[in-house]
Amino acid sequence: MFQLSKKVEYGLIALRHMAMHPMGQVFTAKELAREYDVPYELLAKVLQKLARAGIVHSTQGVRGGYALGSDPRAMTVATVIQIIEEEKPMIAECYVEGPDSCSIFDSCTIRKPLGKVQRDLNILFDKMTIHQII
Amino acid sequence: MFQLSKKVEYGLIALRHMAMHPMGQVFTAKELAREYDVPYELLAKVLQKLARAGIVHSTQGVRGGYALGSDPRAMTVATVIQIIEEEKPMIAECYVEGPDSCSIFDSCTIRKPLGKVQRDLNILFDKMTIHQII
DNA sequence: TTGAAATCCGACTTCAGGAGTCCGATATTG
DNA sequence: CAATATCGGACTCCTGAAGTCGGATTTCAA
Ligand code: SF4
Ligand code: SF4
Repeated sequence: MFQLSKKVEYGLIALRHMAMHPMGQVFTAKELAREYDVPYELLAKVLQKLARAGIVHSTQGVRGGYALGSDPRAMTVATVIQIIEEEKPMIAECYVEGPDSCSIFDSCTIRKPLGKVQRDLNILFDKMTIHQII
Repeated sequence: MFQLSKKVEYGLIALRHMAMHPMGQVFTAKELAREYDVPYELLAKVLQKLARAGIVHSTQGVRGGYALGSDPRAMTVATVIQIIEEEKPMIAECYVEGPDSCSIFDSCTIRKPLGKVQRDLNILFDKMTIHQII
């Protein structure tokens, strides 16, 4: 409960790895996977999503791989999660799926109070950058 | 992802309901379930756990039910979660299940940095009480 | 004393989503 | 052309959340 997914963890590890090396250096998914004992196919997918979002740059073919696409200091954990999970970390189902998703939406008395927790949570993830986890 | 479970939500709703009435007043699981359109059996289990932990008081038999067992101002969301889920809200698997639970524990480079997030998360849930969600 | 009303407890089913795998297509270099 | 990389989708496997069921126990009141 309340754990972030393996995909996110793998993504953060990979990003951190790139951030520790000179900007622009290229790493293949395979070598990253071997380095950290992470399943290759899974990590590859994560990197593909990050590439589509533009925070890493990908080059195909021989001598290809992934390189950091932007400044690690401006790269927040919140954005990384949102890209990989395709949604922000939300504390309640109805916040992301809408009123119809929860059967007790109308009679729920904690939805509004939880908004404050959600807000603090956003701040928490927004203020942490990739650079900070080095 | 990152949503708190229905059990926790139901528990919070029930506790809030009791906290809004004079201390010591008794409510049956059935009437609470009807009031908020929550599955009776599920809510009952949650209340039983809360009772075993002592934060609500239960009386069996006719005219029985549940009553608040302690001050809502001293009752934090963190404790409620811990009682219902039988564990604190942890951001990483290895934090709750130990080193052997994660196959990449040894090569993981984000475990320590995530500790700071975990700490902030604890504070977040610790400082919110049942009384505050009224 | 008996029955209704309530908690109590465990086992069970159902289902969605996370984790991981596989295969074929595409692009790039030498 | 061949080797090496990303790309993208479909697929399986399995855990855990959510909900259900049946029966035992306790208590009160008629
Ligand atoms: S409505 Fe209340 S219970 Fe349903 S998801 Fe939103 S917060 Fe949770
Ligand atoms: S070791 Fe790293 S990856 Fe494995 S659970 Fe702990 S934090 Fe997540």
